[in-house]
Amino acid sequence: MIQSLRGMNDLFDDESRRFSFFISTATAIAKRYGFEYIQTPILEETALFKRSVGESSDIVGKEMYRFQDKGENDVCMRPEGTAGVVRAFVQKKLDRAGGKHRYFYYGPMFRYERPQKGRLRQFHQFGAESFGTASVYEDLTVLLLIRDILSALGVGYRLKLNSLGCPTCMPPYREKLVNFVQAHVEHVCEDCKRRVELNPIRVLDCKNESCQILYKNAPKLVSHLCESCDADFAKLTQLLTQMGIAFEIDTHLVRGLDYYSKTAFEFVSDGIGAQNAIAGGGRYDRLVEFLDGKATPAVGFAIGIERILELIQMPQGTTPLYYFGAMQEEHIDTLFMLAQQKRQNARVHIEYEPRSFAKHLNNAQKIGAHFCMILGENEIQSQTIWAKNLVQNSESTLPWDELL
RNA sequence: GUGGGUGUAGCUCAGUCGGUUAGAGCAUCAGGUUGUGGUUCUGAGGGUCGAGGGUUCGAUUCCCUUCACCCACCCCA
Repeated sequence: MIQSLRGMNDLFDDESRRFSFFISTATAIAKRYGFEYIQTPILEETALFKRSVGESSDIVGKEMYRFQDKGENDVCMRPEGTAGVVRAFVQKKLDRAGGKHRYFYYGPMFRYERPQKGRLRQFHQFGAESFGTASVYEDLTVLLLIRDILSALGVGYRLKLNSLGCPTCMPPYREKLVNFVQAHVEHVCEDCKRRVELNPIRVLDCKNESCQILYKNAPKLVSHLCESCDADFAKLTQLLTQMGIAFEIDTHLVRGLDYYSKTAFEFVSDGIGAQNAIAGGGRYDRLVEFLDGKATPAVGFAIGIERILELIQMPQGTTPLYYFGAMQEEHIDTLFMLAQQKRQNARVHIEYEPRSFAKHLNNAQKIGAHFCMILGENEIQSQTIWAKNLVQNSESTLPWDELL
């Protein structure tokens, strides 16, 4: 038997229903916020992710599906969505065109990792990117958009917020942090020793308890922000407070991708395992430049669809299902024609085999039909069909032309 | 990449201290029921006991290897 690849799942039944419900809900809300759908390729040149996500990240370092295509191009299956959208934005020269551009996307992403709860090799993200707006009101808008989506789905969350600073304040801070860790290097775990060399900021979200106790006294980025970053962060938190949106400042919140600056956030949920981030994002004012575009401020986010699938509260009402059955072989044709008409305005199941009256009722009930429609000798004589509402336990006989 | 756990019917799981033909519940199908369903009764189908190798007269059971899934680390949505 051929099986699906490790970490690559099929979506069926309840899961696929939840998936479509998520997409239609998120799409409708994103449009209300002025975002338009964008579709970018799954395969991109490897250099795109090296320059955007960053070589210091594990995603680029060891998790990409990377290969050479038949034209000997070094290509990757996208590990995340932002890089492709920014590439498209620059390629279309929208950076030159100026103005504001807002796009949302959804689709599969690929990371070669060891699967666990909430982590797959092929997973799906819904994301949105806003270009051309430096205002913190846009950061706020993005947060509100996520909040609206999650609450429309009935998904509970906690919002964690941090500021990662900008090219003015981040490098000096990083230096201070490195000095701090190196001063205590004999007390930190092996992973942190490695991180200090590769990507020092990442030590802050180390899960090792003894490291965390130590880092309580580490210099905080929020208290080393430059004037502009500090003012923006203060304004954003003030706006959130004003709007009654609960958040916690997490000075140890670090985004895994190199391109973030200033506002960084994560929506987390309890009870879905160790991988508890259901949405993450922030501002990336420098990324367009990194990808050869004209400097353009931008802010965006991505939601991990699989991670919230089981948290979604599905709406109760379903469109009623009609079961159609005939009692004699020679009436199947007539039954089929009648039932097919009903497909204009209802969900219809047609039974192709003749069955006894009781058997049809039984079958209808088993497949969860609301209505059982049976065609027997009596009905053929009078050009009607017998109809029973299985929920209300009422029945009637309908002329064929009143079926719709 | 590292560590731990689990693989027996479509699903949830028993079981075999190594022994003939591997079980249950649910689900499916047929019948009891030739015009009134849900509850009920009877019966049937469905398994290379994850795969490969070893030990043995004999392995689903013991040993080795491998694969898959789950959970955690790493990392991240």
